[in-house]
Amino acid sequence: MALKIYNTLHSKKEVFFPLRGNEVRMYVCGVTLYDELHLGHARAAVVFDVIRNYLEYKGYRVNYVTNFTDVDDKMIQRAKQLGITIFDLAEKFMNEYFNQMQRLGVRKANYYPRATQHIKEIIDLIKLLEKRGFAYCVNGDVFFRVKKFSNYGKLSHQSLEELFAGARIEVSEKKEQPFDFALWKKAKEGEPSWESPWGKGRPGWHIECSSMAMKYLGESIDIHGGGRDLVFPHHENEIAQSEAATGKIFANFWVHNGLVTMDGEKMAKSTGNFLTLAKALEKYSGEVIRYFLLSSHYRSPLNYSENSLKEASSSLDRVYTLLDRINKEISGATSFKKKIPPKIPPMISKFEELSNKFIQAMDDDFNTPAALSAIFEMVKEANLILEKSISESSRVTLLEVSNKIKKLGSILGVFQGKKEKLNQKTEELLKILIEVRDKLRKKREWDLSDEIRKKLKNIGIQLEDRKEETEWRIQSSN
RNA sequence: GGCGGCAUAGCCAAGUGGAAAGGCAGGGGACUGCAAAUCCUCAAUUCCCCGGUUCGAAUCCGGGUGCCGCCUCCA
Repeated sequence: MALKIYNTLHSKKEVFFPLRGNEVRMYVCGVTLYDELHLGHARAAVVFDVIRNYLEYKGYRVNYVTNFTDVDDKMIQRAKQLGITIFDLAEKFMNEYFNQMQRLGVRKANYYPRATQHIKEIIDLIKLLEKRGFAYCVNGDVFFRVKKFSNYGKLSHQSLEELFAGARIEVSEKKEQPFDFALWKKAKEGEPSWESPWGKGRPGWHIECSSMAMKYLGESIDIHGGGRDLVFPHHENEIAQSEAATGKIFANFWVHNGLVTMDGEKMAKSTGNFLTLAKALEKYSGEVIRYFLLSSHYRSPLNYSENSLKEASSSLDRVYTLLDRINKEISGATSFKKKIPPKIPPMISKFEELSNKFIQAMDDDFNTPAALSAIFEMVKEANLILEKSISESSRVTLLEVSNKIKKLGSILGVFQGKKEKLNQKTEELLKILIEVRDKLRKKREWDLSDEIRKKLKNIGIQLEDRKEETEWRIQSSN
């Protein structure tokens, strides 16, 4: 089955194949380290984490690079506010980034290049552009000559004329054309700066990505990603710079995730309309947030609401409840204490079908909502089996299903392991409590046994009185 | 103003020509001492509206309406 990916460059889904053998080289624009992350950043990180996982599942070796912007106007301004250097500022938010990403279950990229650590490469690239006539220096600033790059606008599907029509761009008398953009910015008094052929200064925003992507992944890469809001001007400018410099296609596939909204409006620092990831993580587990982020297609806008996270939590619970039940069933924690017979062939055709449905959905431009629905259909089928009397072969099937759900879930980064476990003593204690409660129930002392159940529920332990015995499970902490 | 996208049940969300997935919430039923979990069942007789193409359209075409994004830093 062929994987299709929507390519912003051509506004359609295209069959994916890597440029070079089995290796996929993927660069995703990361964050500027000047402030806290919000759910929008989390979405981009999770989406591309899933894309990477799925590419690996398909058998590709993925070289994944995502950058940190650690010098720009905002960095400088913020550092000044706080009375620290931009390097301290970067350090602080980088630590937060890794911390929170880990909680979201986002795997580490192969490289996290930073602009300030690639000044030499950036200068070299600008020099090359200058040599080829695509860059001009005005008084210590260096700009890219957009007019000379005939393909300008191919990503955002707008011509320069169309862009001019709505131009709100600041007119600078230094620039030859309003859409020319800075490759190198002359240092102002007291700003961090580096020596360059054009005098002291720092890189413009777009150039770092071109330069670092090419350094770590080569002049032509397979996938370049980021949020939709980066299409113009950031990615458009990256294409212009890179392709002007090398004469080669910079990236084969341009992949953009939709934005997270709140009350229907884009989540953004600048407007104050945002929920920080830290805040969200105080209330919900990383997995719940991750599930929420994958509950709609990655290119659609995703509206955050308190309720949407609660729904994500409940949905996740449904899967975990099943996984727990199967686990207990298999391990003999229930009244059925038989061993798994190794040789009985499992009846898994229905589950194979659903597994294929999952893969087909993912093949179709990473359709995670459709993929998740296949998981839920598995959950239902498995529950059906559990409702009937358990046979040896059905026990094998259940084990298969459980493994399948975890395996497929690992692509999405959900349904893995879980969550709190009780320590051994606590678990023994709980069992004693359940035993005693059982005696009460046999004596029909409902008030007291209900009180025990209620109080346990209050601390997050749900008792379920089944026919044979009482089971317990830890409720998700949301 | 220019470019692009979206509009599917109370909510979230798949489906892009042939009987409208899935989740959450809710109603009814089974199970239970009662719950919980689970199962069964109900829930869109206009898939934003109006035309058109077709044997057949949520799905294609044309025209509206509404919302969103980009055109400025932004995941």
